[in-house]
Amino acid sequence: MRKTTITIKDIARQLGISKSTVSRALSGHSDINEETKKRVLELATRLEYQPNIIAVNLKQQRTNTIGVIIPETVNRFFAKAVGGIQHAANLAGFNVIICQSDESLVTEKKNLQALLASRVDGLLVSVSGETDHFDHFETVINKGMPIVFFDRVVESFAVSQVISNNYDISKEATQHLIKQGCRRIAIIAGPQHLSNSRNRFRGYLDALKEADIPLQERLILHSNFKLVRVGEFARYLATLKEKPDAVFAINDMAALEMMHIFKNMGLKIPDDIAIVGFNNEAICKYVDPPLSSIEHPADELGKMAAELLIGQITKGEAMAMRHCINSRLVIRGSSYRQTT
Amino acid sequence: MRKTTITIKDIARQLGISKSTVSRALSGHSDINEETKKRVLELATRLEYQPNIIAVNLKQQRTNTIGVIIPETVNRFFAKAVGGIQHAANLAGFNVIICQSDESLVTEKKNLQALLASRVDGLLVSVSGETDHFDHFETVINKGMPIVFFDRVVESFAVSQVISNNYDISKEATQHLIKQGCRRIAIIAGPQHLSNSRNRFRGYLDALKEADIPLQERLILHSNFKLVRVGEFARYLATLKEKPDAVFAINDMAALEMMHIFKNMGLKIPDDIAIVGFNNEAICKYVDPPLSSIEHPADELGKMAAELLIGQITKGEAMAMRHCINSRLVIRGSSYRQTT
DNA sequence: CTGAAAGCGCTTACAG
DNA sequence: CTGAAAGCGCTTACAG
Repeated sequence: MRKTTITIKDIARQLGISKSTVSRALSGHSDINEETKKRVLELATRLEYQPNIIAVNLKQQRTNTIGVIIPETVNRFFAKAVGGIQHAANLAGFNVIICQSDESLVTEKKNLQALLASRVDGLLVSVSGETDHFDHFETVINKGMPIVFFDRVVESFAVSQVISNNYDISKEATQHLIKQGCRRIAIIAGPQHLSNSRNRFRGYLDALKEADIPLQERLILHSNFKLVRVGEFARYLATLKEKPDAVFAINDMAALEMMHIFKNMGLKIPDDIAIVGFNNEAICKYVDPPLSSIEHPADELGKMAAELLIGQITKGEAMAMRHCINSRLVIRGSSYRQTT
Repeated sequence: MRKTTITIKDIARQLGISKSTVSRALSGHSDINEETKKRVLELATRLEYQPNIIAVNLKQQRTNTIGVIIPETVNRFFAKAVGGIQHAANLAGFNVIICQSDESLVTEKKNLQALLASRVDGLLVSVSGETDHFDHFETVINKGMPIVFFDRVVESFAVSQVISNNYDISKEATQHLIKQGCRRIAIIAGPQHLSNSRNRFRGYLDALKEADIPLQERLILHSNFKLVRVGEFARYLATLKEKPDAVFAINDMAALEMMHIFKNMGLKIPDDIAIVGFNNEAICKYVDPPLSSIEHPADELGKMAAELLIGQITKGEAMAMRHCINSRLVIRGSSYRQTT
């Protein structure tokens, strides 16, 4: 393959100087004769010299690479987050390796091992939907590996975390439904071993409590992030003699699936059942009625997480920071009753 | 940070043998005393020894990493392709670095430089919508870097390529519309400097020709993959005295945007205007009427491309292979006229 | 301001 | 079967 890789040795030989000097000229490091520096630089560009980053890494004991573990990129939230991460990382001269856990704990552990084996300088993690214990991360943290969690965080760890205001926004969404006259609000909640799902659920509960609306267990589905049980739940809800008059769903796909099923059953959205989703995917505005949802600044989350991590890696900032970035409720036809 | 990284030297010292022997035991290489091998392996696991992959890479002059350049991960097609790539790569013990060009030529060039600087062993590329010349790739190919294009390929290059049957499937989709009674079929075509867009466009043209339907220039929009001009085009079409009776769109987002606008104008889908999209995003079935679209085996494409590349890297397979994986037309309510 | 030397952690011909 | 040595390409104290 690449037959003619040229190294500092080649430059040194051609210029009749030592490779130490070449190295110093190239890195612009210590005091060095302007003249020799210029000659080195000129020859380097003429030869299209590219430093061998692997050698640099070995010497430096750093890879300038951060590892990212996310559930899946087909989830638009994480696709956007990855965008933010990459921009921030590239700006700081870091590479990014992305692994997908596919919402599986086993895969998440494998990802972690793979990234450690690749000697990444730090880790950005959003936990899988299956992850109900966290010792694999604990081990890594105890070894001193810089790590920042975002969105699906592990609140108990004393490391930096970036989240959105799950509690507040869920409360706001629920209150919005209440204001539309809804009293029997079903919820598809996320796995309760994840703190962000718990916080969202709490927001829902508190909104009900403050409005003196009794909680109805049968209107609650604790789902993972897959859609498997959503259809089943929708059909179940429709059989109740006191049907729900609203659904608040953990993600847009679940919301859309429900809306689809309800519509097929002849139920009117939002008048029979109002619906609010989560993530504000591009699709929301194309369905009929358009789906209310919660807009997350996923790219901001990713960017912030990356910046925190890089600060930790390069400047050794050890303080565990918690950042919260606000989401926003986007009200559309699926939850807005003009008749009220 | 990682204070106690343990190396083969440590193992060698503790066992009173040379690090050459340790290395050989670990890699299971040449003949080696079973007994010493066992002792080395045991100590290694006890010490949680992890080989320093950077050192291995430097020695081996290989990184076991492939670089990927795609337009954007928020595009579901590429998100799926990335999934296929990663599975195939991990299976073969390769790491993957993903870069997004954001449909920009400048960014694409930057990505290429970054990946070369990272010393990836090979490249997987799907070209940006803006890319109308290809010398940046040519340079890299001439240097002997293994490279495989997929989906948005550069047909003129003598390197391996993986595509779907763009021509056939576009022809089929157009013929389907014709069969529905459509005669004025508008098309949102992709950038014509990309061969896959050209092939799709050819499929459309040939279907019309074979059905003796005259081509109408004003029904054609050559767009890039962004949505900017789609709304404008939709409103323009609606002003024509002879409105189109069908639209074939380059991607689902464009199709949905059009459908949305037409519906707001009071046009009936599919009876006034039938619509077919491209990519078969999850949303297609949730809109009203459900959107006909073309299902791509994006993960298959990615997997195949990765396998070809890895074969080239590890076995030096130099033959330029062309693979074609068939897409599938999914007919839904947006293009199926029950009255015909 | 520059060079010789050591070293990052590993692998692998070359002897024995 | 094992060890000493060289080397992958770079950086950086240490002298001078």
